[in-house]
Amino acid sequence: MGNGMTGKGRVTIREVAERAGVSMATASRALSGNHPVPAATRARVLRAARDLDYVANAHARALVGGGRKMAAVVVRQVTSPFYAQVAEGVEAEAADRGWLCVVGATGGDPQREMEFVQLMREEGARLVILVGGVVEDDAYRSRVARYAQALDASGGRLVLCGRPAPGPDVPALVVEFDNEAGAKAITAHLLSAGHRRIVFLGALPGNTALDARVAGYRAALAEHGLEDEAAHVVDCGLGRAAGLRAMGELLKGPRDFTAVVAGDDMVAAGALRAIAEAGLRVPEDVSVVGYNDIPLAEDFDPPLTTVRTPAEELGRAAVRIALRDPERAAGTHHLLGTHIVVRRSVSSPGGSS
Amino acid sequence: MGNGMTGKGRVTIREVAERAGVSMATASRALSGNHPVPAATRARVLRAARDLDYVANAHARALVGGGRKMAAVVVRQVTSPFYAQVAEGVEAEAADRGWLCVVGATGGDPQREMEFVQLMREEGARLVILVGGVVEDDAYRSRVARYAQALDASGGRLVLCGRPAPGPDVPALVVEFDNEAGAKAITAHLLSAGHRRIVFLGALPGNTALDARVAGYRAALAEHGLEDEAAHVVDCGLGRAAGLRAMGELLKGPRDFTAVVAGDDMVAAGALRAIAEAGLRVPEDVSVVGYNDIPLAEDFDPPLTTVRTPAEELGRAAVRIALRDPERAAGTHHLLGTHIVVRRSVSSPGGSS
DNA sequence: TGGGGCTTTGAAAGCGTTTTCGTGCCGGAC
DNA sequence: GTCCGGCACGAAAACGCTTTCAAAGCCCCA
Repeated sequence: MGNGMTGKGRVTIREVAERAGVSMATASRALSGNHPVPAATRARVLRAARDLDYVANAHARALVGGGRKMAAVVVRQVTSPFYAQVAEGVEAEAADRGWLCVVGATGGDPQREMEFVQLMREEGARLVILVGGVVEDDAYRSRVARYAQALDASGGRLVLCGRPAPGPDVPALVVEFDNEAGAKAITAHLLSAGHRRIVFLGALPGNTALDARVAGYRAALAEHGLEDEAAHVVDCGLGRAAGLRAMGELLKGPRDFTAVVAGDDMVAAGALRAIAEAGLRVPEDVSVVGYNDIPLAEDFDPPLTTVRTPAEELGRAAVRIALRDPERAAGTHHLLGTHIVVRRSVSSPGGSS
Repeated sequence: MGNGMTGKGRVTIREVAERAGVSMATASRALSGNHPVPAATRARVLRAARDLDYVANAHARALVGGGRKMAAVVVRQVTSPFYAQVAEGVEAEAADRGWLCVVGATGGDPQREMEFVQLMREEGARLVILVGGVVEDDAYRSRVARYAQALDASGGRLVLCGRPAPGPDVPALVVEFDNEAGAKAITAHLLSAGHRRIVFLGALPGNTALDARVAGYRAALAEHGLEDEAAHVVDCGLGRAAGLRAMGELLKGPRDFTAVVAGDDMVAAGALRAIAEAGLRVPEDVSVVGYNDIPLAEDFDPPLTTVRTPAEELGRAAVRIALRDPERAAGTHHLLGTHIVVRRSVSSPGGSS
């Protein structure tokens, strides 16, 4: 494969042009295809480029072309199954359109988030997708408003996935699952199995995604004619460790519930383990449902009944919607549907007790 | 927050310079800090930049500065827990050094891998990290040799994580776990629990990582004085589905084994389920061990005894080593250690049967 | 007072590409 | 035979920044 590498630096279009015996302008036209070029000339240039192993300098290209197609997706951590799937969706949809996609992890630190967004602005990202629940406070609102305006000013676009828009006048797009409907549906599933005393484990006041799920849970209860006092919400936050601990606490007290709706599958994983450690069985003694249907949910013991949120589709939808209408449909809110997947962690309470 | 956004385009350094009453050169010096500038002048420039919400154009900067600090990590898919952790490690270490990190997913398709590497060359990535097992054939070797040489020619560096180097003269770095030692240790763990008939589930001939694990398994057997015929290797490949199917097949035949070493945790997850579906219990009837210790391994039923491969550390090590000595220590091979984490999926075979 | 170094600053030269503008040329219409 | 439209192509400008080069100002000592 006779590579024509001469020295250190990269091969430039000038060298390609010289070898092909044309001017840089013609070489550029032949290579980028932006302007018609006679087939013979074109072939000569392409041949020369291949011989020299020429790769265009994306920086120079972006500099003159006024930016480049690049999307950035920002998640708390890549190792969370849900975030990873969203990121994969964004990546896939971006790749399909020939866009470059970079993903950044913040570890939940607003400082790192700001740094990363700043970096993306420098790099000329035209699409920044912030995914994942956060606590919505004033700092959050002003921060996101700033991002949105800055991006908007330079022709970019901000998308919030599962995050609230800070205000109606902020030029950001919101794409998320219908958390309220999902939680309502899975709670109704429990209710129609006969459960009446159901606890919601893993709320996180201020996190809009979780708040919506709690609202859905309450709505289902209300629709079944239960008083609001029947609701029992444990604010332990997300994560397996939180679920393990909170469920352990709960089981120390009187067992005045027959089912638990977990804030997400990881909380459910913790709850499952806590229940097992207390010598109880799922679903005979307690029914448990999760949220998100992470890939391993069917390997839990027992396989978990949960709400499937097609996370990859969320990522794809985010870029699809953002790129659809360039005419700034600012502040629009898109809700994606979810559905229940029934496995073996729910039974009728009549069976035991 | 009086932002000085005037129109559409981005604010340039020229406008900052004008507002601060200095030349572009001085503004550049003050902003980039590459050259000393009197404190007073510097403050004026910084003030102007802040007022105008100036962000440097990374493309222009990279163009004149001869590239930019950017690393690319290429994995099969981001949603695999192991790859995700490696990517997170790379991202973290890169971020610590002020590098930008791009992650690409190939879905295992060499075509997409090539496209992505090409794109990274255009973008001027100085570090490309290919992670994940592959089947090593001629196409693979020539492909990787090409990447390595191309990157090397333009001052970049190729790192292979858990992949074989295509040859000793190829300017690539290899960083991986000591798969042979890990598999040997976990097999020895089974042997010292009394198991003698152990099957290895999930081999994939040609994949060097798996091949090394199989070698470690055989070595442990040999060290315990077992003939090589005692080895029973099932070539079903990786993934939960493969484990589920292969284990199911195995259980249809005579049960001539008491323990299984899975190629990785996902295979173990499949095996666990297959065993449960056959009405058998782990570890009473069959002991199972995995490989990698993914985050959910302790939530399996039963919690899985496995080999912990600190994946994030692998990612960090890859960039650390690659950046350590610029003087091209080509072809060097770095092995990272692993250790066993004991949970509850192993018991002595004496108990039952 | 003059001159040698040091600091501060600005003008301008690139970096590698795309694109505009202009020139030369050819074929066809008159 | 002349003129005009269109095609092929090259020269040069532009993109936004960093950095070199040189000039100007300053301080200090002889």
